[in-house]
Amino acid sequence: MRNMISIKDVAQHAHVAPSTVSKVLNHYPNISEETRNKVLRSIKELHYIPNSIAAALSSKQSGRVALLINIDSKVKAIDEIAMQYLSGALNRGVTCKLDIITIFFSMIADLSTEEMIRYLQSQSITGIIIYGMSREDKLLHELIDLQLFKIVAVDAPIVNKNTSAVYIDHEKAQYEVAKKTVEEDGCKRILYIKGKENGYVTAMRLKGMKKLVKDLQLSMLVKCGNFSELQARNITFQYAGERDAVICASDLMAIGAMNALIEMDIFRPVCGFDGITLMGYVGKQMNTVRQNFYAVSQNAVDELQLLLKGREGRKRILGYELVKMHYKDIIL
Amino acid sequence: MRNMISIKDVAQHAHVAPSTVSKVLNHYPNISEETRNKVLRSIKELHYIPNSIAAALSSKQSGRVALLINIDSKVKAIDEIAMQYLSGALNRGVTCKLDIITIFFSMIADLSTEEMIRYLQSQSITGIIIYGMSREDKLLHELIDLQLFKIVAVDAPIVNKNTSAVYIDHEKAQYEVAKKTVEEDGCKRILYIKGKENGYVTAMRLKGMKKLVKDLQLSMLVKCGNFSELQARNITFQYAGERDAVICASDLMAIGAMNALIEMDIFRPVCGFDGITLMGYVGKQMNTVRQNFYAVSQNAVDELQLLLKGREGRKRILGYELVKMHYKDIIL
DNA sequence: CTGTTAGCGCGTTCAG
DNA sequence: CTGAACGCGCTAACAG
Repeated sequence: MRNMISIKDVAQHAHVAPSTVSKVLNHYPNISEETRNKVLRSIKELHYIPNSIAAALSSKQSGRVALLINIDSKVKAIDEIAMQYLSGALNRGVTCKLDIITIFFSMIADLSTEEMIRYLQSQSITGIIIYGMSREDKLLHELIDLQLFKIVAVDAPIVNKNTSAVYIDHEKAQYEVAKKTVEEDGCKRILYIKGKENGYVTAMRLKGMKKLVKDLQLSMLVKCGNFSELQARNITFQYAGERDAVICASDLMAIGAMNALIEMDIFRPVCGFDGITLMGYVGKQMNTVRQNFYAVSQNAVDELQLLLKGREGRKRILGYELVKMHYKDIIL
Repeated sequence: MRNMISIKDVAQHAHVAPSTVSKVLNHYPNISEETRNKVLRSIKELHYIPNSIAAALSSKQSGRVALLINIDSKVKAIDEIAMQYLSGALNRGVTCKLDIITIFFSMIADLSTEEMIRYLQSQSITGIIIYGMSREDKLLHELIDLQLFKIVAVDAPIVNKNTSAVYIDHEKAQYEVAKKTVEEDGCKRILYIKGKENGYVTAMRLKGMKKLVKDLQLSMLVKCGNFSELQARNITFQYAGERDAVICASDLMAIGAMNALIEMDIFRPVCGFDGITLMGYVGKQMNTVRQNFYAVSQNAVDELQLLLKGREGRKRILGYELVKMHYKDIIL
């Protein structure tokens, strides 16, 4: 475990001072081409890899990033989404040379704001990506307001000098997928099962639905399914009989609704939101909004990197697709 | 970002030397109750949180652990398994005060052994948990043989002084679940779809099948499905007609087989292995071996901690359940 | 039992 | 444009 090959070894090999090597590593301006190449060559030859731990300790602004996964673990199939988020960020992190650590919200949920800040600081963390935040997460809001860290919020429209937001246009996407679904069958009376009462995406998607209802002169009954398959199922049993389409704010709820309809032995068009693989396994094909969670997460990392470099926070709106998912496509 | 409250501050507050605080923190023996409490009190009052980064840099044996997820990302639904592994380890890590970083194998696949070692060392990593390793992973085998790190291999029976293995008894589990399945319908001629050609679990499960075939005087046709749903589907189309049960080495392959059977419009009992949630969504209920991936991963962390404390490597065999998964249970 | 002295590997002034 | 010197927060010998 000892004798790590350090910046000092490289310096010796290249006949320069350690600090010179450091400057080459960190792309400092005032280094001559010649010594630069000399150092670079030594780095290659010695298979030197910088110790990011030491760098973090020393510089206090090195790119250590925390992924804060704040998803309700009770919601199944969420696994896929979280996994996409994780691998997107982790893979992007290695190319950007960022050190990324993963933190499930449950791991730190019982900390006070101050303890949480100290914890993050003790890890030399300077940047944070937050996934799945809702209006109720006081702690996270404080964290953002304090502006002690550079933060990217995924799917929460929060922006300040040190905070960027990354998300798709949920309003437009919900509008479009619902429109497509109701027009296929000429539906007029729709049941809309929304997500969590205080969720950001829930609000945005609901807004899209309201616009659609107005534009197409529909009637809409809104119920809250809390992104739960079971709740959506129960809501469907109770209300779908008198409605002629069921629009859901998530795929999982759409699956719950669809299974309820099958048990009720009635047909209603259903549509979901997310585009998770599971959609390909249920017998019926439904319209959905396919979000590329992997790409979203990569974008979040890119955005965070800009923040770390001094850029001001902003919104970054991403694209999506309207699709039906077939089993044949899934198993490829 | 500045003025982190450090060990020095605590020392001042408690009127002792920094090293004394360090000794208290690291449970050194020779500290009087009195100064111990004094220090502890100061720690509380100042809300001090040790900087594990600095500790790692200094001590070179602090508990920094890498999770090496080496799963074929082409295999769907694997998401759930990986996620269970991750959250199990990460959550256990926080209670054990281990710093855990997540590394997908794809992130480092193109490194040489030496580069990989340097990379891990540059992160001050001393312990590694490897998930889903097969006989072909030369790099990982070297890593284990070199014994530079304390390693826990999940689902690979590799043990040396610095390496432990954690897994369920795949042979027995495969035996039991297959036995249950064939006995329910009195099957004699079975089609067994095994996993990857050089996988450790594949070998162990196959061994279980061979024993069953012998014990029950069955005939068995073995085909390799590579843990792929599509391949299992194709194998089923081709061979299941002349067999009277399809035993699969994974749930995903079992689902592929079952869907093929449905399209062929013939009935054959099918059983899987793993107990993933997806099993609850497919219409038919199949026997499967439910592995608790979350718990497995927690056990892996525990085992690694023992290794880090000086214990020698060994096998740790875990339990499992035979189940059929119902949709009703899944959606709760 | 406690304090002092050195580093761990690196980034960062500040002279030269 | 380069190098010497200092410090990040902590642990590890060694004294006392």
